[in-house]
Amino acid sequence: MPQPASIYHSKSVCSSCNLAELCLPLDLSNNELLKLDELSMLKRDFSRGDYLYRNGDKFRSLFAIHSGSFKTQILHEDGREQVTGFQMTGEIIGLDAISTDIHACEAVAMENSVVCELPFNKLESLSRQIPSLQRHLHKIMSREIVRDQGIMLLLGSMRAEERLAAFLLNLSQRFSTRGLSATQFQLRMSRQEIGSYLGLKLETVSRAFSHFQNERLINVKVRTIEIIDLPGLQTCLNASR
Amino acid sequence: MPQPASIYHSKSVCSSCNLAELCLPLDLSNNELLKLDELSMLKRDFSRGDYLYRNGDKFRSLFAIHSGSFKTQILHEDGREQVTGFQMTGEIIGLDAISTDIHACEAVAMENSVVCELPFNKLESLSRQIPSLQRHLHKIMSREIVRDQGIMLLLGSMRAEERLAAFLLNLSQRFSTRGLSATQFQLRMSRQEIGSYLGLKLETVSRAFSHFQNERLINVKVRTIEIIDLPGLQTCLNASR
DNA sequence: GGTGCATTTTGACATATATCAAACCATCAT
DNA sequence: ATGATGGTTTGATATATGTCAAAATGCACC
Repeated sequence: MPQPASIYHSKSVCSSCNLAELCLPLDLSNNELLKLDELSMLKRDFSRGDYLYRNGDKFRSLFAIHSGSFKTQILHEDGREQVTGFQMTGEIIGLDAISTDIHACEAVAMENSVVCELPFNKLESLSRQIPSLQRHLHKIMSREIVRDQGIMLLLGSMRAEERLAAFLLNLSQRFSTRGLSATQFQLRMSRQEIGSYLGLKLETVSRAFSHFQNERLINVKVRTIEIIDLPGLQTCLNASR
Repeated sequence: MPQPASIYHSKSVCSSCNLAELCLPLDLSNNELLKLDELSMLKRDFSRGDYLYRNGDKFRSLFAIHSGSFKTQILHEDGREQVTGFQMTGEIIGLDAISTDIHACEAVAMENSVVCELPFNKLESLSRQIPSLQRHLHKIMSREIVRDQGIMLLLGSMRAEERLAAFLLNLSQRFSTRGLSATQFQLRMSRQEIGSYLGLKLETVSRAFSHFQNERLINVKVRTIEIIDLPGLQTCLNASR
């Protein structure tokens, strides 16, 4: 059972976690920034495969991914498991556990990663004092709901290649909003993990990749992908049945 | 374009909306109850087919369903649409719109219904003053996330009959927590709507119903259903592939 | 009570994706 | 480099669900 390699403290939220969607968009007064220091976040390192939290763990904190990426997956009693999301640098993870105080899924690092811990009761007390933080927290939770409902649409009414196209375009967009290349990036997840997320078997995912390759929409070599024809990929989505 | 039939005011939140999951579980002081009156909720009537909100509507309020039930559905640009949830009496609806201030889906009454409107900025200001309300609001949002992720598991890894069994058991449970019969109830939604929600065609839903009927698990007659063998239905779910 | 329309059921057939299996390829340690 | 290991690709076949069509049923309206 792997453990985080190091734990160290940080005084200022936004210097330690500039990218975190939680703090970045807020326009705070000096006074409010001072209050934010109350969060006194812990930073923790993770290696590929490490658990950020496990099914059944007590909930205490949300986490801002400072660098790296994670996957979250739910485990059904009968052994079925499914990837429910991939979380990238700058995103917030752990929202699932607020409802019951117990984590309903597990989060695993897909590469070496650094995470800022945000104790939730401090977050709540701060957001009582800073309305813009409160509103932002609500938005983040609501966005997660909208996102999940988008996946429901995908799983419920799209065919295999449409699902993969939607997935790749989504990844592309998330990279580009972080100022990274929207057309060339690493796939940190396996075909099996992509398949689990998209409700497909890994063979189907692989075939869809191959097909896109043949159609000269992408250039994929195992974990490295380049999107050659972005508009072309987008039209895949509109090709309704 | 149907409009709500009547609008009238209510002074006390919890007398008008006893069932709403928002207020019910809170143990509030008199002082706090007084503050809750600030919400000064509007009650509105809806007939079957009326829209509570539409795609693109400006977001102002959450809604507590006082009686009746709604469905929410998202519309994809290419005409695809999918039911993302069924909301029953006592439940909160509208969480999707917080993230963008614009409703990302539409909500339609499945029967004659009464709804309490909860202006969101008042809710936010109240929850800044009443920590237990704040926490409860967070829990409701988080629960929606967990619920949606459950549907993702269902859509991604369950076969048609497992999906329907899960759906019926979920309905049953929601009725029973409201003190209603867990084994006999009306299906307010069509086969097509159930199918849309479960990622299936209506014919497949119908066949699954027929099969459960033959297996003597349920007794279904179009919109009326009786669960005869509840444990039997539950084992459907464990029958993994 | 009968007529017409919409929903549901049932059937025959088509097809997308799963399954099973083998070959291929990258990565890592020896 | 060499071999072992696990992920990936590709192929052949099976199967669950979709599609199309018709009959049956329920429901509203005259």
